[in-house]
Amino acid sequence: MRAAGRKTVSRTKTAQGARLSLVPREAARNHDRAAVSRDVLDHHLGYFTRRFQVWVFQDFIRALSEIDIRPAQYSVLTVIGANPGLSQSDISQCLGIERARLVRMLDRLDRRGLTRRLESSRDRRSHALHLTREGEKLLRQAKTLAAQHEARLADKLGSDNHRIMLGILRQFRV
Amino acid sequence: MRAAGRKTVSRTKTAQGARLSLVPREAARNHDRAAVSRDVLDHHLGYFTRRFQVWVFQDFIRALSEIDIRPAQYSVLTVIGANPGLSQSDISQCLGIERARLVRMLDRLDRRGLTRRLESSRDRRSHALHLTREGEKLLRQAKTLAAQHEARLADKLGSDNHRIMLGILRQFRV
DNA sequence: TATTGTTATACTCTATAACTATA
DNA sequence: TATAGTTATAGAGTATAACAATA
Repeated sequence: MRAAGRKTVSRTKTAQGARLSLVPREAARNHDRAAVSRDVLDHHLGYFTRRFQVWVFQDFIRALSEIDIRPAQYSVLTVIGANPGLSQSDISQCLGIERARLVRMLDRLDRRGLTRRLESSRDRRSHALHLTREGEKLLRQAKTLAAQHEARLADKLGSDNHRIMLGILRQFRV
Repeated sequence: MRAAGRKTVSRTKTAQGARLSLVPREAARNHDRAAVSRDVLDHHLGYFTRRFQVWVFQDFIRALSEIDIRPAQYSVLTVIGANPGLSQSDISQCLGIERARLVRMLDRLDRRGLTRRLESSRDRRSHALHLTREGEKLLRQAKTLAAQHEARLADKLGSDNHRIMLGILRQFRV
């Protein structure tokens, strides 16, 4: 196509200091923009992990948008559903969500009629968290939708890769 | 109020059918808290990816704290360093950072004397982004620290797993 | 003294919309 | 009309500190 960009590109690769005023934005015009980042951040697992995680969450959010449940909410509902009676501190520790953050999240879930904070008869400081009937029903829908999302993810990633990553990350313990 | 807990607890893992009022948070007390989440979210790659990514970023931030560079800043500096003259839109697209977000980030980097927005002689709407001398120097330090972080990550993950994940995620294109 | 839930604050990041000056 | 940079706003998430009630 255009001949002009070639020098610029080779310049940037070799890190030679060509003059800005003479060869200004040619690089930008001719680059496959995605390739720019690929070159330079290629060894950085954190970078790829972040971009991957953002994609996964966006897909998850879309998948569960019809019931308006976000990833953090899903994890909280799931854990409460499987372990009714846990306290907020328990949830906080096992999911790595700040205690302070959980308060507002549970306020919201309570208001939506999905969860309840019952008194703990054993420690009057803490609450025993439960799902309401409606919360259980919604969680079942959520799990169905989440499974569809997971299938799409496995498809996009390749099911082998999906399995491999699960294996690696599951044993990665914070 | 206290009566409300009746059947709920019997659904827990240990499922001794204990009454909430009598043996209320026993589950929480006896659980390995981390194990609670592992059980229920076991098939969800997004969950593990998120927790992993948080760990990696925390380690990265700690690793570069002495030069006060965060992950997003690092990626921007790196890409500009390798491709001087790119516009803000270019960076925005290739790194997936919002145009609006980039403005304030570059304001800050400019104020710190690390980057400069030069005029583009080809499109007077856009800027040609460059590192200052000081920016290049800081980027070199950043890369050294980032490499140390990466080595620690490979060590924590196992170098085989590190390589495998890089391979999988690098080919995962948004 | 330490912990639980809570309130509050601040900062990062994401997602928009709208404005200006250019193209 | 569309795009580049900018401003503004709103919400999620993260990180703290502090406080009252309770352990």
